[in-house]
Amino acid sequence: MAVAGSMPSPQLLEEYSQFFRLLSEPARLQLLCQLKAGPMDVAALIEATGFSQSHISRQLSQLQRADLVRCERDGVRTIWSADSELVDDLCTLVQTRLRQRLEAQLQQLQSA
Amino acid sequence: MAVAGSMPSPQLLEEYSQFFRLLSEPARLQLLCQLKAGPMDVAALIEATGFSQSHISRQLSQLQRADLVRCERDGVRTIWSADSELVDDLCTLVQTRLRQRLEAQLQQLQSA
DNA sequence: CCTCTTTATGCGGGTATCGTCATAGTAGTC
DNA sequence: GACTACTATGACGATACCCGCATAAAGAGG
Repeated sequence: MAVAGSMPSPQLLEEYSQFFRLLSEPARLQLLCQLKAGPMDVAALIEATGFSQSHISRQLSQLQRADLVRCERDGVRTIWSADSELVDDLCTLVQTRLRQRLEAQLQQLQSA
Repeated sequence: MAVAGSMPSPQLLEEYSQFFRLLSEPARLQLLCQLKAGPMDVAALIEATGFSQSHISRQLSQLQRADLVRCERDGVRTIWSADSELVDDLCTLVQTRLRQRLEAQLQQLQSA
């Protein structure tokens, strides 16, 4: 177990928070979702998201440091990809939670 | 699936990111872990974490808005608790990932 | 009613992050 | 080498968040 039972060390808490912080930005999540559809270069990401080139480059760098994306050079272009299932799994868990909350609120409204 | 296949709507991306942002602060994670051990009032949390009273109060308010903690009043005191398994599950997934990364780095060092 | 205890909140300094503009770096082509 | 195409990075304003201090709000007891 990661958290249950004993208190995680400060270092582990810091690592957890740093990881979750990467996912706390809509722009980064959007980039991850785009790359989930298949490898793309930066130009394609600009087209798909409307973000500026420098912005995309920075966000990808941050994701790369956590191995959430990786890149390979194709001549002058850089092809980015994200094959990890982790983000999907995390989002699925959160989505389930969000849905439960909404259903509970709906129940309250109906019973009132 | 939450993310795989199709692109989540901007609203959903925003909700995901807001949720992950809650977990992106070591102080909040620490409070969640403390409450995981059992319900506590603010005085006990101060004792356990060393955080200021106002700081703890604010962080708990944020966590409460996402239903990650809940409170019940006992006279003048407020007893907080966190019974959700979600944070544990999320941290377990991330921890697995962190371990895989470290093992991969170790492999690289040994093969070099 | 006054006081004490416990929790919530307005205020402000400090810091980090976002997002853009301009520019530097890198690789291919003539 | 010079030029072009594509990406990474330094600088910077704007914004958001953390965190503590002081204070207000809410309830218990004399």
